[in-house]
Amino acid sequence: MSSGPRFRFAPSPTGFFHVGGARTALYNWALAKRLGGTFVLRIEDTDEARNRPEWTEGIIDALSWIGIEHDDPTFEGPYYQSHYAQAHLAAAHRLFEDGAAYYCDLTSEQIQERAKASGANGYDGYSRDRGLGPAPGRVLRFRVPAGATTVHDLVRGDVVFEHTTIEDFVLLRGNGTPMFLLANVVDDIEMGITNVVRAEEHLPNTPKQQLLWNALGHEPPVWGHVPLLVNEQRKKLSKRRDKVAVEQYRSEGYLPEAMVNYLMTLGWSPPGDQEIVPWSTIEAAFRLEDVNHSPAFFDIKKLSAFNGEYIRMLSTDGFIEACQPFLHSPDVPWPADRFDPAKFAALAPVVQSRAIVLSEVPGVIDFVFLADPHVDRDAWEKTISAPGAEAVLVETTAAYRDLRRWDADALKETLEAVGEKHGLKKGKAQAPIRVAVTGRTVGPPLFEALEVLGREEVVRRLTMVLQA
RNA sequence: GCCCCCAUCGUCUAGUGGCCUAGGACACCACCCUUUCAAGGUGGCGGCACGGGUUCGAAUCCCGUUGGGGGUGCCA
Repeated sequence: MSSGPRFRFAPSPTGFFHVGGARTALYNWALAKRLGGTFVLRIEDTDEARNRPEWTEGIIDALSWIGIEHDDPTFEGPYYQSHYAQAHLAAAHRLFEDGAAYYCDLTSEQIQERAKASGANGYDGYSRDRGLGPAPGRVLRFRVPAGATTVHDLVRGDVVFEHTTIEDFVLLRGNGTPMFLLANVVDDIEMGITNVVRAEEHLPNTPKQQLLWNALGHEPPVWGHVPLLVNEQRKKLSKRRDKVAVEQYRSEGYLPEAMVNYLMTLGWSPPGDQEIVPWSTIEAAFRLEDVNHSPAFFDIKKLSAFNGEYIRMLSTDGFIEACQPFLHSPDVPWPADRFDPAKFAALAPVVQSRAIVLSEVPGVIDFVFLADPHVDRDAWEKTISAPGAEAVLVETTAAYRDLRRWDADALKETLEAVGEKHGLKKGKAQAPIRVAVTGRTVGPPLFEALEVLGREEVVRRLTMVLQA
């Protein structure tokens, strides 16, 4: 075990990786790196997860996508709670032996009835002094002592919990299996965890855990409860209602650097007046003490703006590289054998300057690789019925057929000359050509596209549309 | 019900008692540029939840109110 602080990140596998989890992971990672510590990945061990190893793989894969690398020397894990199952039971036994915990045979129904009758909240400590031993059906409860617990939280400061508000909570179920709370603490102790950075929802459980740490003879870790990520209704992000899967953003063509940078501006802001900053800056500056206390809205619009900026920061080659998965996916609109990397490369700069997410790229340049792009009927009627449009189309087609130099400048001059003859402004003049060749009224700069398509194909499409 | 947390433009934030007539970013609007659509440039709209204190001075400290969220299981 290496020296230095050990940060625990404990996602529960649910088939996808939550953006909120991603941010918490990033916080842990930044701190572990900056403080020369270790990032310990402990996967929550649920029945469902045990039967689906791919869920765990998914988490590791998503972590690696956001730059938290499994083979980094500061990365340790993944661990499962079940690796420590014996330790959970041993700890529970010790607590019982020490008198810090006791058995109780009340069912939840009985507890509810008692609470109702007395008007108190929850469990009233009925079995505290009944001297019950372990037996099937009996739960082991922690004997919460008198007094109060202060949680020292790096994000929030000191939070005091009166013990009168904490009931004697269950450590072992009636069937003898340990509860999450106990397993959690025992695992952290076994793994030598010194720092726990997690979402704020865990704050109310923290005094219980701290009590357990102490009862087990250890100093509790340094806590940091970070604010929740919420939706526009200000509710905790949920799988049902909200788009929360990191994997989904990845497959839509968000760049990991943009995602990471955006996530880090939620609840925290980099020093200086720039919020678009490289990870190295973040890692060097991130402190839990500077994290906000209030929940933050995960705004896809702003994420998209970040992504656009990151796309524009790429070199042309880098952009082409990043587009590859989207150009060769099975969902691509053109027949695979018609794709031409050279043509894509030629158009890449004009595509790069306007892309928000990479998944939109195929739809922007599909007409280049389609045998016959679908021409929207309404758009065509509207465009060609404009005054002078048909004449421009006919004359431009003729001019393009014999054009000496086939390049964007010449194509532009030619069309504009024809347009001017018919009293059309630049934008108006190119509309019929654009629709005839690309099938749409909007798209990448026209003349660059025509140049890439080539004379033969352009003239073919123009002629075809004229005949229809 | 009980416990805990939170409160600056629509959103994310800067702000740690005077530098605040509250700064930036996203979104929105206008204009410029322009080859459609973007990108880029310039400008605009817009906020300290409310009420009491403390102080020469409060977005900043204290108390309360209101509002929001989270937790409270033999779930994790």
